[in-house]
Amino acid sequence: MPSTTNSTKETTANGAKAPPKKERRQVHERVFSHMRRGLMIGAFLPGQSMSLRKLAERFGTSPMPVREVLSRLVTANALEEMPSGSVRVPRLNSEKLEDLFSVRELVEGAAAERAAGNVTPELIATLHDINNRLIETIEKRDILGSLSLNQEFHFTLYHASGSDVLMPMIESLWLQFGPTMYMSLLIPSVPWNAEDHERILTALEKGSATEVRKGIVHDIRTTRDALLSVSSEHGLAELPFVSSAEFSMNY
Amino acid sequence: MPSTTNSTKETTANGAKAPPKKERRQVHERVFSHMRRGLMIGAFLPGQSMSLRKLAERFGTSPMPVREVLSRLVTANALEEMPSGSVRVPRLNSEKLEDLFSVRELVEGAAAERAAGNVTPELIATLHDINNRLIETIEKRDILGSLSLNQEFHFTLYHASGSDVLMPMIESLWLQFGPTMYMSLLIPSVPWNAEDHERILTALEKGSATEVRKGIVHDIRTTRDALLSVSSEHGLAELPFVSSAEFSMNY
DNA sequence: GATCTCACAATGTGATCAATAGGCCAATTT
DNA sequence: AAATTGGCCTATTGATCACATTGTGAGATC
Repeated sequence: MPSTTNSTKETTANGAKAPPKKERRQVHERVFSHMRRGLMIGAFLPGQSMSLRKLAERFGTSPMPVREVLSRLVTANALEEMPSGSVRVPRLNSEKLEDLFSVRELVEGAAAERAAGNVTPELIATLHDINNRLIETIEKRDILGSLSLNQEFHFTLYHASGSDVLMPMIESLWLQFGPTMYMSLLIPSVPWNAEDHERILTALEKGSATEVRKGIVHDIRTTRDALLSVSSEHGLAELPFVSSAEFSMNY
Repeated sequence: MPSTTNSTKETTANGAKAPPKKERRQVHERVFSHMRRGLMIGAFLPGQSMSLRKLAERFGTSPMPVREVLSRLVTANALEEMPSGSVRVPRLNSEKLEDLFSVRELVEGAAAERAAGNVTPELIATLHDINNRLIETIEKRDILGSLSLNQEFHFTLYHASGSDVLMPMIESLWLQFGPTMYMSLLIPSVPWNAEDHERILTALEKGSATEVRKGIVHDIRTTRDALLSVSSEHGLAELPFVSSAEFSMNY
């Protein structure tokens, strides 16, 4: 029995970091939230392959928690598994993109319609605040800020639906088109504005669930058209405008 | 002697098996498919907690692949994570159940409607065959067979939609209500038949996408009513009719 | 007799190890 | 000179290890 393996990790394990281990899943939580946010905000490019060890080194941990996080993201269809076992950010062709956005209309439209039934003055005020900050970032051409606030707007609205079933679905959808969406905003010809959000807010104030749904569907369609135009014009496959490594973990 | 826990599997670990390792992820694939099928078919009861080491011993592997599989199932909302870190099969209250089934109507209805647009004679023949076998198992009161063939009927239809986005969503939904559905069939007062499927097949042959969707929605509603009646009559929370351990891995 | 406490058994988490398969680059051959 | 093949390097995968925490049960105390 080789049970007498020398335990030579007292120096390398956590000698430099994390002296107090107060909460469970501390590392896992940190890695997962960073990866999720990174995918939604464009820290990783479509086609980029994720290395277990590289990411582990980046986060200052062992490959173990990263392994679990990547595995979970594969389940959420945010990453795809290569036959070799390595995982990478999927490249979406226009067909997959259309599929993705038609499901977005279906699911997020339903979430928005439900949310309209649970609307409160506080919700409207919060959404107004988010949207105002979003407009500011748009005027400053702040891509990361815009993406972040746009996501916050949508998810705040959907959260009001009160559905624990719809929310994970929507999160999975956003993780799937996130990396591609970031790239589309890099194209100067793609305009971004918050007009659809204004329309949604008006419908919310009116209390019209149907119009809220239509507003969300229209917003999704606008985003889809932008992504598809990028896809057709630029080929979508090879768009290494930026080395995403420069952006990694900078949010 | 606190280390007496791991002395029981030195023979089963890998000494007797797996001399040829041909494919990658051999163990992972096996564990995942067993767990998925087990959840859909009632091998695990709602509320049952899953032990990493127990399951690993059951599958004859180390806890490592099991850990990853359970983590993935948590991401798919098929299992829930306790604050202590252990995972278990969720207990669904009627509120969650209603939410789940309304989303089923939305998503599976859309998948069925799309599938109707891609209908082929082969698909109809396949569905007829599945349904005929399903009717046989129903007459024999074969719970496991009925569940399996019912699932095959639905997934074959949805697969014809050709959507790589809808399919994972539907699979996640089925994993969520799977354990509860199994229990409902244990109640003698709950009738099960395949009448809805007949209606769906007729609509498919007529080529009416709308009627196909309505047929699926009706079928889902029938299932929902059965589950909810069980939930209200029997409390749904404590229904340890069977020790699921007796069924484990028997499929 | 009930409750509180302490100790032990058990579980998940993170780290490390061993082995195998895949990718990459260079050298050699045609 | 180009293509193919060989070997080296690195990647993930599955197993084992160590530790911190949780949960449980027995025993003592009020």
